[in-house]
Amino acid sequence: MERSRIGEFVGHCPLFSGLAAEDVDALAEVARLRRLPKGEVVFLEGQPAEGFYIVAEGQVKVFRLSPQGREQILHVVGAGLSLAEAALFAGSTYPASAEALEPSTVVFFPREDFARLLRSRPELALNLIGAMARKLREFAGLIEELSLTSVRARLARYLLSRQPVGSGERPGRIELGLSKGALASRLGTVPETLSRSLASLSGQGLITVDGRRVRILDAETLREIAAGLTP
Amino acid sequence: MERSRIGEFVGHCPLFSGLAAEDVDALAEVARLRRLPKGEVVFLEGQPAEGFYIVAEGQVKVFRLSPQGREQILHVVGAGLSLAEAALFAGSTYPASAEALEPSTVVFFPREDFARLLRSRPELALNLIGAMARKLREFAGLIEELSLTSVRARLARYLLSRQPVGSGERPGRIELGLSKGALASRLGTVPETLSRSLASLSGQGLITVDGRRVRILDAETLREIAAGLTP
DNA sequence: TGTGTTTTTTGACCTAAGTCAAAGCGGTCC
DNA sequence: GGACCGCTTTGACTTAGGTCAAAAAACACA
Repeated sequence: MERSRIGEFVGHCPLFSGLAAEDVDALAEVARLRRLPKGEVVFLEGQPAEGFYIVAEGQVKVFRLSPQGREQILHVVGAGLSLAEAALFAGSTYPASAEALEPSTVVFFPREDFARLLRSRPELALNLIGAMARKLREFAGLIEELSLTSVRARLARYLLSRQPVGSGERPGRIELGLSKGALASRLGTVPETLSRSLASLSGQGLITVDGRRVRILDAETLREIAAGLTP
Repeated sequence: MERSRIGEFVGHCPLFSGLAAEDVDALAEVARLRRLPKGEVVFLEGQPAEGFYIVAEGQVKVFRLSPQGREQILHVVGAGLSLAEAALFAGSTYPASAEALEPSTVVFFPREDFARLLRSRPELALNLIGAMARKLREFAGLIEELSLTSVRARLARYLLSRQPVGSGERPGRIELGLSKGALASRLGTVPETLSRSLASLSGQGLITVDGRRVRILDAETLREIAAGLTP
């Protein structure tokens, strides 16, 4: 029964789309489900990389820690997306740590089995290349943000990026999707500073904040702040 | 004659290692050599990605610009390594700009030809996955550095990373490999700050600086600074 | 060798954002 | 209801590192 659930997940995630049914079955055969309570560690930086994961339900953060214990989130991985797939091909250890942000379910694929399938299914390799290319692009954006833009600008970008597509001109209601603490870490800052930045945008009348719900009142100015044109 | 030179480059770079000779030939057939004087732009962020490059000679920087014109180097690509290979698989435009740091030669591969070969040669796909995985790892490191460590620590890390492997305990002479301005941009800072940081390490007696040549006098303390233990 | 150009350094100054400490605010679990 | 817990906010303070401007050094080349 677990088996069939795995097959269902596997069939739906982008990494495996377009695979032959028999390959999906083969994958499901070797995969293992793992349930994660909130806060559970999936793997730690430096541990031997024995396989990779796909998130079936919930949210998992991938992060690095400074020696002083500050955290930078590299990636928040939601349902259907993969985790640490690159770790299997460069070096033998995980280059970052991962932890569940909320109660989650992940599917684990052992390295060897996956590598074997990869060799026999060019389709899978191309999917993987696409997934990695997207992450590279995302990382390039994150690097630019962290080194070239202010916290206010990063926050503005984040808010704008959370707007549902095609919402037209209607004032956007958005859901942060993350606790404020986690968002701070994602934006490369600390909770205090995020709190002040939200308060400041709110004070300018650009947004209103109610817990994790934010409403964008003035997307135009927000875009200017995001672009770094207006401080 | 140009043709044969291309074949030589192609045969030697990691991305194409292990390919059958006929495939290398096929690649060389569609590739074009391009000579870059110092400062020449290879491509700009946002331009349609029509293909990717391999550096044959010289050094090319891949970077992003802030709206204010500050630059963050994402990657310095040396001979044998590839450039923008990921751009072909996510989105249709280059996600960053590239420019020659010194007089260089690059080999250009049109997107379509490469994609075709990729489909027919699983070996090539695996090489590409490896290359992208390494870049992802490198980016993860850069992100952590930029958001969690000081300029001094980043500089110390950089200096230590430039030490030739297996140089034992002998005081290391190293070559910066980059102009100070470019290094500043790589480290996510400005030339003024880099200059002061070098002066400060030098003032502590940890290194001596002579133009682009640096000698490490106290690798132990430098490692502590790099780790963020000593400010 | 001189002259112009680029790169690097130095100095003075300023501010974004981090730290530390203390409240405030929901929840929830007896 | 109240005491405890984890978040979030606020306040006061500090500082790394950016900006601007100018001098100095290194380099290019006629």
